[in-house]
Amino acid sequence: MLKYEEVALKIRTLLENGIYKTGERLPSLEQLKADYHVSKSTVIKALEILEKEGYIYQSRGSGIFVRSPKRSGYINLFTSNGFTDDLKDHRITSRVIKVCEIKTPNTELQQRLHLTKQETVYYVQRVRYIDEKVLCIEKSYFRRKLIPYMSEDIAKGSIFQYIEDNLKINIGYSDIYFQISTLNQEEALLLNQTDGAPTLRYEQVFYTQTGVPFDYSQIVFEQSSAKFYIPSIK
Amino acid sequence: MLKYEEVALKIRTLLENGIYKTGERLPSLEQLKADYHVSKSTVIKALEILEKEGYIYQSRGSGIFVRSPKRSGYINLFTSNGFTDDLKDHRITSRVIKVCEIKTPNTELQQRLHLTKQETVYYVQRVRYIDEKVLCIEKSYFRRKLIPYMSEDIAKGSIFQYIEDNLKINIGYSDIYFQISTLNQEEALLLNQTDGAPTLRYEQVFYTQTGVPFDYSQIVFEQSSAKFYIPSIK
DNA sequence: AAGTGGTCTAGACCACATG
DNA sequence: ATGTGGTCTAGACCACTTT
Repeated sequence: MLKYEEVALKIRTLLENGIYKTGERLPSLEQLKADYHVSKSTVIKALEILEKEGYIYQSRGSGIFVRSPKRSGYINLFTSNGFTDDLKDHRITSRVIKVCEIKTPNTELQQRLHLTKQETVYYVQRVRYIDEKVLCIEKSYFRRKLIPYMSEDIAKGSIFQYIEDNLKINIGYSDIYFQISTLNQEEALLLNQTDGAPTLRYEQVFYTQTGVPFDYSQIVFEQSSAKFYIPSIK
Repeated sequence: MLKYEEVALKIRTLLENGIYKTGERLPSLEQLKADYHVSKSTVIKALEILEKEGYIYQSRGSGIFVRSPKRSGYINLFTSNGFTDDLKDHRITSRVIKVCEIKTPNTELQQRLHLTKQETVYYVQRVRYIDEKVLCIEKSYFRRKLIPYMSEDIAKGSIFQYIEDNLKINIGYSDIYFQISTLNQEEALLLNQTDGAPTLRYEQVFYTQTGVPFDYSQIVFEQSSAKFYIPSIK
């Protein structure tokens, strides 16, 4: 564990246990530096984390203040890298609807995954559950060039686990896009909702550490799962 | 302008003008340090900004890579402080529906604004337009203790401009919550949409620099305006 | 083994808020 | 005037990826 993570953890614990209360001022940088026996920039890095998490607010000239705790049930978009990441305390399961190869990807797919002509992809469709409750429908496309094998068995578990462990592909970054929309009849059926219900349409492209796209996924969420929080500054 | 902002600006310009192309590698930290005559940590701070904006991705051991440009029309949630901030290139106008004082705020309001008993608030309801097109309905509540005067004239323009300039209140931070929902009949009418259309319900509490809440706002957005982008890592 | 980004330090100096 | 957080530096050392 890194030093600044350790300092952040210690201060976070004080905040969560109410030692520092909402609206109160934290000790000054100089003080924290002495308290934890670290340099100024290490304290600053630790406080940056807590600021992103929405715990504190730093104000030049006046001090470091404790913010109100976030309402529970909302996903902090600034700390969870995306959507599914914030759900690790829950049991995520999947029902596989379809696994197949697509020989002639359409132009959208070619664009999103930077496909060369003649390149093919794997298609996986799943319904995902959180603690036995329906969460979302996921349609994923994988480049065969990077993911040469895919099966229903793999799709039942964590596809990313498989990719990292067996194919030694290091996941680097991803682009996320989302917008408001309504469910069509087919989607509504799978999510136990009514045709035309409001939803969040979510797209994500995953890249390797050296910038090669290998997965494009489209997700539609069950309405009540889509609740977000952003701790904003200025 | 700060040094790291200047370096970020220069590199951003190179990225936007296609001098560095998608997928390519940027010069190494050591090189950039020499190029711009700054220290290592200044380069790192500059690159952090560009990473948050989604321009680049830094990979320990292998280098700094150029990411695909984000699709236009989507709001980057990591750089815009909230929603309306990303819209400064557009003309925002308002139609004031109501301005009044609320003598007996309900419990939700008391909670959100940390009101003492007997404290009153101003209520302002507006429909907001972007380039003459309807954008959202906004219901705002201001603590009279901090905002002692409010009028239709002020509400026609930028309320925050008025607060900063005339009342010398420094805005510190804010909490944002949002979720998927549907429009009710009254809202649909104001937004030229149909009853039950999908929407984004958005709440924001603004605090001063020393942590005092002074504004709670509820916003419902017109469907097509709610498109987001998140440049994610790992 | 060499090259890359990331951590951590001590210390100088700056910008802002408050008494 | 004082105390606060923020910027910037030079340099040592570490962790990971590639050759």
